[in-house]
Amino acid sequence: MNAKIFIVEDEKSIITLIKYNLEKEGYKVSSSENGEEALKEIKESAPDLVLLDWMLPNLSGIEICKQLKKSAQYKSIPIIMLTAKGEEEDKVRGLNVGADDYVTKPFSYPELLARIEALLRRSKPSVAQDVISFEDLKIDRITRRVYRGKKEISLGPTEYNLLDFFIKNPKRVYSREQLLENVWGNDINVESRTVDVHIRRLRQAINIAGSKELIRTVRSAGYSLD
Amino acid sequence: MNAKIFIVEDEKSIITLIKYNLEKEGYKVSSSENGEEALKEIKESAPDLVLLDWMLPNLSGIEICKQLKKSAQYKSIPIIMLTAKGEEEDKVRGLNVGADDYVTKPFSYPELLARIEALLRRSKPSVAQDVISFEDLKIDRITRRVYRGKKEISLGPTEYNLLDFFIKNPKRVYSREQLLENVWGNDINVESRTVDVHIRRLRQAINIAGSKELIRTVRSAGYSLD
DNA sequence: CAATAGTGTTACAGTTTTATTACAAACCTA
DNA sequence: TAGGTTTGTAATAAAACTGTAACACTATTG
Repeated sequence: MNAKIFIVEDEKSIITLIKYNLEKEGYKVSSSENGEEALKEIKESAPDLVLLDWMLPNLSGIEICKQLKKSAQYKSIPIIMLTAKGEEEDKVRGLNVGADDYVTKPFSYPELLARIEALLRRSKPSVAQDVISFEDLKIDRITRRVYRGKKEISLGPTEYNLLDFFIKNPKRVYSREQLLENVWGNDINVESRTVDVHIRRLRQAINIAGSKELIRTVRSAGYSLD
Repeated sequence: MNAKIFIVEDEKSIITLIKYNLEKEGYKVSSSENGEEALKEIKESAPDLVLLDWMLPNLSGIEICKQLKKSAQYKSIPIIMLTAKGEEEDKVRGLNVGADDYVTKPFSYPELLARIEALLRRSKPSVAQDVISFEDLKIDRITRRVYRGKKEISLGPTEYNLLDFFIKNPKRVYSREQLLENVWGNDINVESRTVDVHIRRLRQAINIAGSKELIRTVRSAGYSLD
């Protein structure tokens, strides 16, 4: 369901940063700091997209890119090259190694995300899904409307975000802290009991007369869409 | 039915950007980063319009343009030249070479789209829709008139553009930023709250006595024609 | 069963977001 | 260039949403 992204980058801090952010977005992220290993792991795990550092200790990024694009089986995996500023930028563009896009370090995270999403939308439309359903609940991200069965439901921003988050991983239980981090944002300072109130509001909104309860309370653990 | 557009441009990021936007518009988009390949592909795929970068690694844009305009078979394909700022002189030459229009980089997306549509309307009237309707709202791009039911409505330029943009993707929610980017142009510097005011003006204009509200406010997300 | 810990519910004050209005500057157009 | 339009902004009003605290309720445990 969610796209798998593989990062090849020798700077640990960058991996940590990107990984953390992308996982928050719902992507599954794997990584390698070593070029040779990376190629093997990519072939094994078949990610939906690869972020590839230009400069690598063993096998250079360009080499990995070439190898992948040479193989009929893997050449469809989109590759975004991470290049340092001023690092033979023109050369990178000139050499036709087959990368699908480039991002220059230092890059802004929104920019990276935008490019990732653009590529995924092209190559794997199912991951950037516009309409997601769970049971008889449907959420349309384009029109930003929510339906229970045929009936439209009106949600406030927070309840909408909450549901949007839940529906990405149905049945999974999230703690209040996880919900705060993923729905509110981890920098914000909000009481964890506040989650209860919004859960209540969401429940109230999506439970139309006589319909099944969709949000499960897991005592001392959290909530899930279930 | 939908027009096919071919982009020749060596900067991947520009291709990605234009392609993404044009596809959203309903166009079929192909591209090439290489001048020689491009010419071959254009002849093969017979697009309805070509976007041609002035500066290209191998075969220059001007050369491709010449070649196409020389051929009886292909000279009817409209060509828009993309020229970098400061290549003013080249513009004239571009036109002499037979390009049908030119756009200076960095260009605003609405401007590019407007020119594309203008050319397509001229060369292939069937592809660029002249009259679009949504519910009882009708917009005629040729006469630049707007109707609600039978009644004609008078709109200022910005309100007209806003409606014209909304009606292309009805029901879809756009953030203020997206509207600014697509209606005003992304280079311009305007407060995002200004959108509210123009939404209000548009609403006021199209809501004639006792008619349904057509513009939906989506709190913390934006607006949609709906 | 009583004590305790965890969750549900409610009301409300404060905050954020959107609507509306007025106005001066910029822009046309005759 | 005069006179009407159009534009963007800022100020204010109105509406919607949010977080908290207090209290009610339910499950768990010894």
